[in-house]
Amino acid sequence: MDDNLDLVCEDPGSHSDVVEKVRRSLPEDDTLYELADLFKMFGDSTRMKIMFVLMESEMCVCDIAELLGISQSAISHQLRILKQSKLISSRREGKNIVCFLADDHVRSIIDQGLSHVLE
Amino acid sequence: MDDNLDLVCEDPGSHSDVVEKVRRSLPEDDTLYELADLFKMFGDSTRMKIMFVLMESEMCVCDIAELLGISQSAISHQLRILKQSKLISSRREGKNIVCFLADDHVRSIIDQGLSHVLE
DNA sequence: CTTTCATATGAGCAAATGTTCATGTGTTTA
DNA sequence: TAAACACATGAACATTTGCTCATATGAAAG
Repeated sequence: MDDNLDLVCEDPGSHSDVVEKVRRSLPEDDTLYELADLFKMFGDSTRMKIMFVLMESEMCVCDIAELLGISQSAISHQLRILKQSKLISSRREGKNIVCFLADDHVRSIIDQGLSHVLE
Repeated sequence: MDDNLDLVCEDPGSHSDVVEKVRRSLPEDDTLYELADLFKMFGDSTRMKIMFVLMESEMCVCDIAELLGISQSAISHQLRILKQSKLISSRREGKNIVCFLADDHVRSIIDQGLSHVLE
């Protein structure tokens, strides 16, 4: 018989110990959601391009749009999202809004991704 | 007057030089899409949880589902996606399919994300 | 060989996402 | 002050995404 309360896979043995141990090692749910939300920012090619551009130089919205060949509106929507995630900041400079990376983690995260993609 | 061919923002000066320089520094489009697709894998909390679990220990599908309290079907669908992205591999072991991280970059990418999230 | 357990998979659906289009806000310049 | 420019934003729409439900596959145990 099998009176294992924490019945897993019908397996008679070792599994549940490991499962319990791993369960306790997991981060808080909040942390997991925050993490996923963070990576979501890097998971869209438009946002990715914006961040790549800003890794090279701060730049106004209009230049970003022109450089990437994406509509000003689309860029602006994405910038809003990136700002909400604290990845990008901006300042006004005359008529322009100059955007720049707000966090050095952006660079290290993208670099880690690149080293995976480039074999 | 303004005979700047690469007219940007109506700006009379320095912008376009920088824009051109940055444009040349951008990765290939293919690379950008691959990168975004990679990060997309980390941008869902279910997949995030799966990877966290597998960072601690390899584990069969059924245990992962049980541990996370997510349906076997949902886990299985996500595992398929993660395998396509070469982030996870698996081997058969009797009745079970044991899953494990296929790439050490997973750890470093998640760690970079964590250090952002945890201030 | 039939059943059972572990996993995979397709269809269907609801929610989230990203774009465009039209228009609003704010700043500079004529 | 009016026009022009830079940017933001809301609504509408098409796509993508992730889940559930039902069912298929495949190994193992009886």
